[in-house]
Amino acid sequence: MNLKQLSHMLALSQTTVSRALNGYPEVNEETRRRVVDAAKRHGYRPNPSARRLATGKTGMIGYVLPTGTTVDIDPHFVEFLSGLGDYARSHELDLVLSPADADDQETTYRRIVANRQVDAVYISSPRPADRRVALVNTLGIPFIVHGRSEGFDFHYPFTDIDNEGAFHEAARLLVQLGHRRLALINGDDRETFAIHRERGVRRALAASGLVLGDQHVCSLTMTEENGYRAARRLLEQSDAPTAIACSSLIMALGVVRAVRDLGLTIPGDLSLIAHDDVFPWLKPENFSVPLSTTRSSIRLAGARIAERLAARISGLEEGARGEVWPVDLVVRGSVAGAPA
Amino acid sequence: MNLKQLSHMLALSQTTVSRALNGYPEVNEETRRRVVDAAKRHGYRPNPSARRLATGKTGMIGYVLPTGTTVDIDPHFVEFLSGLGDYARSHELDLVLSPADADDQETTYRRIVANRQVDAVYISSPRPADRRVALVNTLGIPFIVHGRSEGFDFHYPFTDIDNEGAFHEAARLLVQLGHRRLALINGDDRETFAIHRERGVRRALAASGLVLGDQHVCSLTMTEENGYRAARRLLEQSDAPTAIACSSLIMALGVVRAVRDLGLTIPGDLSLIAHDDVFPWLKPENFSVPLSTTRSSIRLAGARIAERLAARISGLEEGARGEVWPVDLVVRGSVAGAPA
DNA sequence: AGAGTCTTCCAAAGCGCTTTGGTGATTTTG
DNA sequence: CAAAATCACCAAAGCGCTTTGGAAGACTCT
Repeated sequence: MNLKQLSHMLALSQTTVSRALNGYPEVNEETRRRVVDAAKRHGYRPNPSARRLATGKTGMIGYVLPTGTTVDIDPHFVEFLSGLGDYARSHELDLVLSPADADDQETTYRRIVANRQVDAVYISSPRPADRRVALVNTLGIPFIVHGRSEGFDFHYPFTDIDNEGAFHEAARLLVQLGHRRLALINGDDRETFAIHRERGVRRALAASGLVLGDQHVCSLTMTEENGYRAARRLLEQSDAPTAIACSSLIMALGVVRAVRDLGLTIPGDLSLIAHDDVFPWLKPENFSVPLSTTRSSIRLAGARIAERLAARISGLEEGARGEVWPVDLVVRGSVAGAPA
Repeated sequence: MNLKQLSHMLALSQTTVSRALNGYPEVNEETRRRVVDAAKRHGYRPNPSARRLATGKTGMIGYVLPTGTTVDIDPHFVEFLSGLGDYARSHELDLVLSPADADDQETTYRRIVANRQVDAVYISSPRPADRRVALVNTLGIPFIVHGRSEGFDFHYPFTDIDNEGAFHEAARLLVQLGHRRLALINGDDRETFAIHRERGVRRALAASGLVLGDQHVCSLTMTEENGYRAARRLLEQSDAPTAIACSSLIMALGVVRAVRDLGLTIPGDLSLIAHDDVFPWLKPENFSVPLSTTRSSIRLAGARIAERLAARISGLEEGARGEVWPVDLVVRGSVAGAPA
């Protein structure tokens, strides 16, 4: 059932039927009802290929997926996707993932924009002066950055959490508890979020005249194994930290294992706070010692970004507003006063 | 730069240029070279919207993503995606995720087929007599099932791992080590993979005249917390098992925690084997006691399914061949002889 | 030399929608 | 009451590609 058949059936022109269906004003309400009714009854759905050829609108949002045999997709992605999908579903938006060589994503961005394959894109895990952000900005396609880049001479729309504030609060708490030697097990410090977290820790320490020594900060991709390695390295030092802030729950698993292997205890010998993106399958309260966390649902972020993308596509949102969400500090059993 | 301009520039018809570019035979090789060359030089790329309107081909594969505020996307998905993306990238295929209400995916399948939004789809986590498989089969769109359904009067193409064989081997090993009371901590037993795994364990036990008691099998979604709960329930019974086969590494985390909470040890009091889908961020050899596993890379499966989908789209693959991959049994420190 | 066969190219007709630029009929306005 | 404005609709022109149905010229064959 296509437009031609439907309009013929109604003894109306394609123009009128199209307009009736798309809510244009220049059509009699009575006629519109007839049309809408007939469309529903016959299960008419405009062919999206035809529509996009005519309008250029696709009803899809895009994401360039970095791939490669040695490239791992961030496990957070799936939670983000849950949120994104949840919103997208109720707005008939689809998501197209365009796999790209992790080392050359630009080609793919250019392609999807040139081909008008999607109405908008989002960018995640940005780095300072991220080329993708600059590119997408000049290409002129609507976009939202999940996280923040830095060092541009232009503004851009983003949704981020207050990573610096979160880790500042976490570190401040630890300092208040008497800890003097803090360590940070961070994610990849080429990414902005990691830089912000480190900055937050440093700022909290500085407020008490303390510093975060180079030997007390690790920056690694967020795996259990790396958490373990980092913790061992830190705890086997002569000036081992008495408290650790950790960028991920997955790494925290490794930290806990290392602590156990070394015959230490949490929180007796070591206080631990980790960032929790809220996974349904791994909860901080279920760690052998319930884990204190800085918590922010990445799923909510996904939903919000879908919402903003939809708003930008339909012209409801403009400008380059950045939003920064506060992060909860949830204190559980894994923190205590510094050992004597 | 569109076809019209390019053909005008070459003083050829659109027909000829189109055919030259698409490799049709009825064009002089010399002319083809000229065309291809000019196209490259001017960066001409056919508009996909136009092409799909004309041909119906989209260059995209589809996946219906079950969503909902209470629905969690399987964390395995991201690894699967890595593999899929890895293949898709090198073949200029995109993946479109169509979010659907988890309770009504059929509408979405019908939509993407009716709208010809994708050239093929894949289905994951199938259940016995899965309606999605039946639907997609009658709708006539090329598809591959990742996993298996059962109980149809038709055949369909799938790629699955030998879940039954894997758990059969695991259980057989445990029995050989003298274990008489085995337990199974399984995933959602409405899904085929879980049914097959249980069947494998039962078969191995039966071979030695043993049975898997109802009180010794748990079926839960695969979270750390559920692993913990299941393990506690099992181990606090009067006839607690001396060995557990577990369907996921994430659940195994919970099992290990429960064992520790109860003051037991692995493998002294309990032998443990889990299924490993091969995550980069959580490795069985890094468990406090290295974990024995049945191992099969879900990432490889993703790549294979992309390959088969591509083959079906281009007509290279036909029929309803199902492939079943063998699973490795990797023995590490978490298994030992049954306690006296 | 004329008929048949390739080879190589083209004009034009779709694909199914949106949108431009109208046209009569009806209502409002000065 | 004529002119202007509004309403409700339509025919046809795209959007940019593929594909059908030739057609002109070169070649082979008898």
